[in-house]
Amino acid sequence: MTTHGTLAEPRILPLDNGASDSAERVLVAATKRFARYGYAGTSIRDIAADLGINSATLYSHFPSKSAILRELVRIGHEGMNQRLRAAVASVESDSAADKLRAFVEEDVRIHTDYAQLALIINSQLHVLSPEDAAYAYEIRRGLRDLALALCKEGIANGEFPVDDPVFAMRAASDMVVVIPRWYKPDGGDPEILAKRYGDMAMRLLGVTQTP
Amino acid sequence: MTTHGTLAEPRILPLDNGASDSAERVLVAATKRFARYGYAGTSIRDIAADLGINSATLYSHFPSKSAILRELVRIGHEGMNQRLRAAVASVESDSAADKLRAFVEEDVRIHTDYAQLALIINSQLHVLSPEDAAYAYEIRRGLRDLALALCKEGIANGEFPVDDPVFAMRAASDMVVVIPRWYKPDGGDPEILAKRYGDMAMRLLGVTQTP
Amino acid sequence: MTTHGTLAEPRILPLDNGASDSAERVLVAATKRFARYGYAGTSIRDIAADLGINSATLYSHFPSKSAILRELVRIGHEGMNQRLRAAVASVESDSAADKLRAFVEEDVRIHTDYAQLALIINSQLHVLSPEDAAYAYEIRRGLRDLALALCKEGIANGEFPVDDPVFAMRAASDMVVVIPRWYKPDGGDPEILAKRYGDMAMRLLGVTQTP
Amino acid sequence: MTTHGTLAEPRILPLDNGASDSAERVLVAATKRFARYGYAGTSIRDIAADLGINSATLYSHFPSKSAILRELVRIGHEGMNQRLRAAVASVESDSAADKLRAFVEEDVRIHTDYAQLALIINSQLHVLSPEDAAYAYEIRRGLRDLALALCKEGIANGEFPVDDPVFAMRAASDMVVVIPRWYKPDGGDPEILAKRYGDMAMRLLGVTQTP
DNA sequence: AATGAATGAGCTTTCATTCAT
DNA sequence: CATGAATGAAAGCTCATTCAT
Repeated sequence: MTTHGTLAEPRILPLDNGASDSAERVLVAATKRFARYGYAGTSIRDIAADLGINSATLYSHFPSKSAILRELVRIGHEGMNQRLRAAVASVESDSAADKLRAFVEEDVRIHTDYAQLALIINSQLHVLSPEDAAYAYEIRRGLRDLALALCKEGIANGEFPVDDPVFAMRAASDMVVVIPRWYKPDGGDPEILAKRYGDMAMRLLGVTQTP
Repeated sequence: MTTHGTLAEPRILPLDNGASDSAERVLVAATKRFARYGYAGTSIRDIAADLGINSATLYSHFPSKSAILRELVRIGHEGMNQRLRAAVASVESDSAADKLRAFVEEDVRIHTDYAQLALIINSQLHVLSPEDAAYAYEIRRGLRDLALALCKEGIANGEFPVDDPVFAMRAASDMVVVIPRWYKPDGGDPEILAKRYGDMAMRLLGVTQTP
Repeated sequence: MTTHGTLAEPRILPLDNGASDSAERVLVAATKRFARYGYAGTSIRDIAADLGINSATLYSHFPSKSAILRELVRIGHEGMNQRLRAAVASVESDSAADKLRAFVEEDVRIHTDYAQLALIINSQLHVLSPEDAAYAYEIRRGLRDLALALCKEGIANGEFPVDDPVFAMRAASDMVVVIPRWYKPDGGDPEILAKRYGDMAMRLLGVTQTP
Repeated sequence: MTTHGTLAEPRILPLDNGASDSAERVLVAATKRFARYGYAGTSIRDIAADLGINSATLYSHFPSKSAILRELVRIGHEGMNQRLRAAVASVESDSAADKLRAFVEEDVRIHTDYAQLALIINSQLHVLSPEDAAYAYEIRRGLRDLALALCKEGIANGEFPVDDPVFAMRAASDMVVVIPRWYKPDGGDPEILAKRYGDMAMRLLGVTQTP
């Protein structure tokens, strides 16, 4: 594990990804390239050049180009899964709205903390074989189910007085997904961003807010 | 110009794109591939194979692979620009909220009518040279300015009683952009979708709706 | 037969080449390209573009690209053969030196009058099949034999008091062959050039000149 | 640097060209092909096939096809420049005629020692970009200036009693340039050839020879 | 004659990957 | 671990040529 979070460079990957020092450097370089140019638009030599090493050396750390993407997809989804579930679990209130707000706010943090990784796992899954992508789709389904359950809960509670709260929930998720396209790490406090997206999610769901 | 809109195949490109019959077939095939696999993930031979022609034949219709993308970007942005401006212009009311709603609703239609094209012009601009992309960015800036002006208008009118309507406006646009990722042509009336997104945009902006 | 020798453009091909108007235009355009870029460095589309016509149209006049070269080689060698033999035949004197001088002088005129054609037939024969090139090699052998015979004659006469007149004869021919590389049509009277090369050939052969 | 000059194969390139073993093998193969068929008439696969390697492997040694030609042009001109200047410099006599004779004789050796390379650098410069060719043209201009200066010197000395010694000097150079077209490595002692061309150059310049 | 469109073969170059060193 | 060299496959593109119009 390398020393992260030096002030010089914003964090690119979650800290606890289990990769060795060198492997992690590869993952970081790959993340930047894949996010900007896509998997197909990135060559193994591009990544190596960014690292100042020979492209053959990458094969000391990963068995193939797709294995790098696979690992990024794993890290990204694992982190996302843990963080979103933890965020919901940590809500003490019984209100479904509060839990959904926590869900959305954490989702925003995920998409700002690891914007490039989020971009990749949201747009490059088609490159993986069905088996390799299955893991990611499973996590996504699980998270959708979690959100859905919260929605149902709020509907039963009468917390979401809108036509179709499930629909609104998807829109709330969708608008978060686009954040990495315009977010700049030095463009303001991510916490404020999270709060605002939480507010907006509530408005989408028709929750009257009492600040 | 070929006969479009046969029942067998949903429309992929706007009708009045100015391409010849053969060139349009190329554009349609390219749209499907680029949307699914990205520009870099699509080979000239893939497109040709989809059309059942020799890859060299593509060069009778377009001078290069990037020229195909360039043309799609042009068609997409031109259509988007015209439709969004026309939609706003056709609103008779003086309410900024009504105009923004019309903007969002038309944006939804654009993203459902030409979901694949929208996907491309939203995610593959980085492939174009700065000069070639400039055209697209200019249109985008113009549309952002239009939406911004409407926002300002509504703020002055007191129509948008939320913390940061400009921020909310972006979120409303963002959630529309994601539609092509999940939208299925036969998955329900696009008009209802447009209406719902219009409603949601209003909620994001804090507009009290009187159905 | 087209109208040649307009002041606007220097003559590129001998007048009596037997080609139709259109075919000749093709030959002229091909001569310029082949001379500058070589046969392999010239595409059929290059020639067509120079003529402002479609490349397919060339096939109305010539069955193939190599047929164009073949025809140029034929025209060039036929002209060269006739002119050199006529030049020698027209010498009234019995002196071998006079005849060789006439040979060289005419050779210079050939290489200035049709510099580009000369360049081609001197450097692109390797492209032709052995059978197609045979014609050219035969003419060349015939001319070499003619020069050789004159050499022998002069040797017998004691006109060429140098170590190896045959050797000198080749050098005299060789230096003429290079003329098209630097000759400019407007760079002085070709007749003077011919005279000078005649003089130089005589010096190479050790002929004392009495002006 | 590989072991050169095995008896099996005549030398193709100057020994001290600075290329690695493999790179030199590529250069040698390219020299043979370019000399025979021209740059445009040679494919990268031809060269690779001659070497019994995959065409992609060439790109481990040279970044492009044109880089190979560029390198040959560099090697050829550098060698030519050094040898001709050294030859002139080594003449002890003060006679311009002696120096010019040395120049021509060395030029002959260059064109026999490295006939194929000479052929290339004399006929394929047009393929290079103007910037890449500039280096070659500069050396050529320098050598022309050197020969010109010697000519002027001899004219002042009264050593060259002919109409136009500068003109004769060019003819002497020209006839050397053609040698590679007919020269065969096993066709006689190159030293005798050099001597003969030296003699002929003197005759062209009107220098009375005292054997 | 002339053309645009078509094609199979070929071009230079890049790709991911392997392997001896 | 790291590298330079090697490779088969594939990339974008051009080629000479054909053919229906």
